[in-house]
Amino acid sequence: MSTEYDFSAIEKQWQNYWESNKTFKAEDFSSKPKYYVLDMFPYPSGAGLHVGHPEGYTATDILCRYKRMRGFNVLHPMGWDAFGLPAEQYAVETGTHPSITTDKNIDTFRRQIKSLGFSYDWDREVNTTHQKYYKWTQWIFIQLYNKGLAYIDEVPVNWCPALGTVLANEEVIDGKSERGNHPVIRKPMKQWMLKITEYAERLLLDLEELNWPEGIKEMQRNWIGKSSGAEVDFKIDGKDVSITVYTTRPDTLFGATYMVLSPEHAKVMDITTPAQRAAVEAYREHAARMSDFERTELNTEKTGAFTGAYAVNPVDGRKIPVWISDYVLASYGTGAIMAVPAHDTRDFEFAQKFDIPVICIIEPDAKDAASDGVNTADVLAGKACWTGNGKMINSANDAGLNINGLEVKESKAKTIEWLAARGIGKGTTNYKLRDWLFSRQRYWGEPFPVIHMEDGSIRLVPENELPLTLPEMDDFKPSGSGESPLAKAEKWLEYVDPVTGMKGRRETNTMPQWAGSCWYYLRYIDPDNSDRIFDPAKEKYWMPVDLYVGGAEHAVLHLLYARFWHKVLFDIGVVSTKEPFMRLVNQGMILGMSYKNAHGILVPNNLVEHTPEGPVDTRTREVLEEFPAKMSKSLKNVVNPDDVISEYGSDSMRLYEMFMGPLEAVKPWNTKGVEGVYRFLKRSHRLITESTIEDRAMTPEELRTLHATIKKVSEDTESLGFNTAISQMMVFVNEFSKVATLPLEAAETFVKLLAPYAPHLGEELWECLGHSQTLAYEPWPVFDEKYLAVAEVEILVQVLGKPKARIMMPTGIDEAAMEKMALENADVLKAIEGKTVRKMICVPGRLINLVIG
RNA sequence: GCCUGGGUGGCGGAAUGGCAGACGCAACGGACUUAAAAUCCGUUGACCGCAAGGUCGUGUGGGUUCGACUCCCAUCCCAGGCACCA
Repeated sequence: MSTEYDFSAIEKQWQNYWESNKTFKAEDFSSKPKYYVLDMFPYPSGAGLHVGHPEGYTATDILCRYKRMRGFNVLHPMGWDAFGLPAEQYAVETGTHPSITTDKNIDTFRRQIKSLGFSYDWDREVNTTHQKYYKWTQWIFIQLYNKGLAYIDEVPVNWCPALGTVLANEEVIDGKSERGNHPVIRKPMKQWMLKITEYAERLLLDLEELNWPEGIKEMQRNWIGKSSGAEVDFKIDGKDVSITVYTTRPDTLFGATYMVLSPEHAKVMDITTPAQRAAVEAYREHAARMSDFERTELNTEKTGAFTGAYAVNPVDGRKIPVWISDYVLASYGTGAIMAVPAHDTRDFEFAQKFDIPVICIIEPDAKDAASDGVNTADVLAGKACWTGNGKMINSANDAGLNINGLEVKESKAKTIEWLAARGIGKGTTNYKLRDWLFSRQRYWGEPFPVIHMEDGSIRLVPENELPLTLPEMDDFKPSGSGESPLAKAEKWLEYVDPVTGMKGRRETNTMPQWAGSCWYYLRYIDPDNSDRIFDPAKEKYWMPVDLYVGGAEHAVLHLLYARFWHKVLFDIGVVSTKEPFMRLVNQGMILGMSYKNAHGILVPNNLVEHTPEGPVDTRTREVLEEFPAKMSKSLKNVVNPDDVISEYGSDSMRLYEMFMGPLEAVKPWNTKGVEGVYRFLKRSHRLITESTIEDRAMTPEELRTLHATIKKVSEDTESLGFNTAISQMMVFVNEFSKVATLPLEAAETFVKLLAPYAPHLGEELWECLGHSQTLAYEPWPVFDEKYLAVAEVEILVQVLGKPKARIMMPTGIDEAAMEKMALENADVLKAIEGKTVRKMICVPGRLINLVIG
C-alpha cells in the first residue's frame, strides 16, 4: 500500500478504468428516476481550456456523481460548439481548412476536459460541425420555414468590411465588431430573418415557471420589453393622410404639442410641404448616413426637421406641427409618436431646443415631487418635465372625454375606451424584441438548405437529401461583395431541377453560430440517430433538462434563442415540454490576480516579484497593489489548468475551484489556495492509508462528527453549496486525525462523501479499503439525527445583549430551569449586581438574555 | 439614467433574527531535520491592559427588536446588464 499521495498515477489509473468500463454510460430508459444535467458546451478555441471552464463543469460533475449514488439515472454529456469565425479567419490567413483547425482544437479541449476526470458519457459527444449533426440543424430550419417563421428581408445590417461579414446587433459593441474590434457600418442586404417576435408573449409568460436566477429572468423580460399602450390615428390637416402613433401614455393626449416621425417613416414625403422639402430631405440623408451607434452616441443633443405639415389632435382638434427626428426609431411601434414634452424627458428636450410649447396636464403628486426634488410650480408652468404620478388637469373635451382629477392609470383606460368607441385608436401591446437576423456571410457555418430559382421562387432542399454539405474550398476569403466565400464555389452553387430543367443558385449565406447551440441538448438524447432528429420516446424520457449550468454571458441571447426553437419544436410536436431548461445556474467568473502601481498603471504579472514587503515591480522596485481583474493575455494573469493539474493533480484543481467561494460569485484565483486543498487531500489520503483501521463501535463524539459531516455534505451538495461541504470534510479529517484507531465505518463513509469532489482519490481510497468495484454507484451515506443530539449544551447568558457567561445545561431543559441556572451563576450575578432583572428572554438550546435596569 | 447582484480580518470566504470571522490562505512562534522541503503543534479582527478583563467592530447614517451581518428606510461605493423602445 502506497503511503505517498501519488496523484498523477492515481488519476491516470482511474481515468483509464472509467473509460474502459464505460462507468458513466447513461442508460436510455431505466426504473431509476432520471436526472439530466447539462453544461454549456464550449467553443473550442485555439487557446485551450481556461480555468473558467472547469468551474461549471466541476460543479455539475459533483452533482452528477452525487445523484448517481443517490440512485438517479444521470445524463451528463459534453460536446462542441465548433462553427465560428476564428477558425475561418485562420483559414483566410493560412489556407488551413477550418475543419482541420477545429478538430485540432477539439482534441486539445477533449484531452484537457478528460484530464479533470469528469463523468461524462462520451458516447454521446456531439459536434455542431459534423454533417450528421448539422443535417438536423438544417432540418429544423426547414421546419421553421414551413411554419412561416423564416423569411428573407432587405434590412440594413451591421456590415463589417474588415471581417467581410454581417454581424448581429449583439456582436457589435460600441460600433465595433465584438471580435477584432473593427468598424461596423449599416448596409442594406437581403437576409434570412426568424420571426422570434411571434413568440414574444410566450417567451415572456413562460419565464414564470422556470427556476432560474431572478436577475436572468429580468434580463430576458427587459430584452423582450413588453409595453402596453395605444395606437392613435392623427389626421394630417389639409391632406387625405392620417398617421398612427404608438404611445404608452394615451392619458397625455391633451398635452401633445407636436408629432414626430422617424426619418425613415413611409409617409414623410407625402406630408412634407414644398417649402420644407429641402430641409427634410437633407435631414433624412443625414440620418441614413449614421450608424445605429452614432445615433445613440450623440443622444444628448436632439436634432430634427419640420415637415411643414400639421396633425390634428383627435381629442381636442388642435393643430400640432409634425417633425421628423432620429430619436424616433422606425423599427419600434409605428415609427411615429405624439410628443408630450410636459411629461416625457426626451420630448421635453426636443421642445426646448426647437421652442415648441409645453402644456402641463398632470399636477405632480406632491409627495413624489418633493422626494424627486421637482418644483411643482415649474411643472405647471411648463418649465419642467414630470414623468411621475399625479392628477390630470386640462384634460377634457366637449365630445364626452373628461379625465380631469383622475390618476394616470384610470385615465389611460378611459382614454383608450373613448378612442376605440370612435374608431380612431385602440389599446395595443408592443415588444422591443426584434426578429432574429439569421444569416452570416461566412464559410464556416451551416449552409441553408435553400435554392433561389431562376423565376425568383425559393425552393428548399428535400429533407431526404439533407445534409447539404459545405463545398471543399481552398480560398476562404470573403467575396468582397458582401456575399460569403460560398459565392466562389461555382459548381456547388449551380442547381438544375432534374424534372423541369429550371436553373437555380444555392443560398450563399450560412447560419450563425447560435443555430447549432440552439438544440444540442436534444441531440445528446439520441446522438447517432440517422433517421430522425431523435427518438421521441427517448426525448420524453430525458427531457426537460433538470439543471443547466453556464456563464451569465449567455443570459439573454443563447437562452432566448434556444427557448424560441424549443417552443417551435413543441408546437410541431417534436418535443414534449414547452421549456427546455427547468433550472439554471450561472457560475461566476474567475478573475486573475493583477497588480497596479500608485498611479494606477497596470503591471503585467511577469514583471512582479513577491517580497516580504508585498508585490514589487521588478523594474522600479515600487511596491504594487494587488487586485483581481479579468484574465487577459496583456496582464499575463491567465491561469492554465494544465499547469495546475501537473503540479497538484486534477482532484486538487476541482476541489480548489469549488472551495473558492459560492459557485455563482465572481472570485479571484489564488494559486496558494490550491496548496491548501492539496494538503487536505494529502491528509485525507494519509488518514485512510496510514491509520490503523478497526471495525469498532464509535464513541458518541465520533458518531456526532461523522453524522454532522454526512448531513452537511449531503445538504450542501444538493444545494450546490460546495465550498461549505468541503470545509465540513476538512473538519472531519481534522477531528479523525486525532483518534488512535480509525473506525471502518467512518473511513468508508468519508470516502463516499469525498468521492464526488475528488473522484480519483475517492476510487483509490475505496480500493484501499478492500473494495474491487467502483464506488460510483455505491449508496450515498444517510445520517441519523439521533447521533447529532448531545446531552449537554453550552447556553450563552447575555445581559442586555452582551455575552456574560457560558453555562453547560442539559438538553431539553425547560425555560424556568434555564433561568434558574443562569441566575445562580457567579459571573451573571456580578453582571446584574445592583440592578433589577426586568425581563428574561429564553431561546431553548441557545441562550438567555437578561434585560436589566 | 434604468434593471440585477454585491460591500464582513492582511486575503478567499462562513454564519434558520441568537456567542461575527467556521474552513482555507498568508503571517508569526515552536517541534522534527546537519540543513532545506514536507509534516506536525500553537498564536493570529482592532484597540487598552502585566493580567483578570474591558472597549470597538460586518461600506455609511437612521429605524424596528430583549437581541441585527441578517429585517425596514435613506445614502455611498463596486461589478454585470440595458439604454432615445414613446
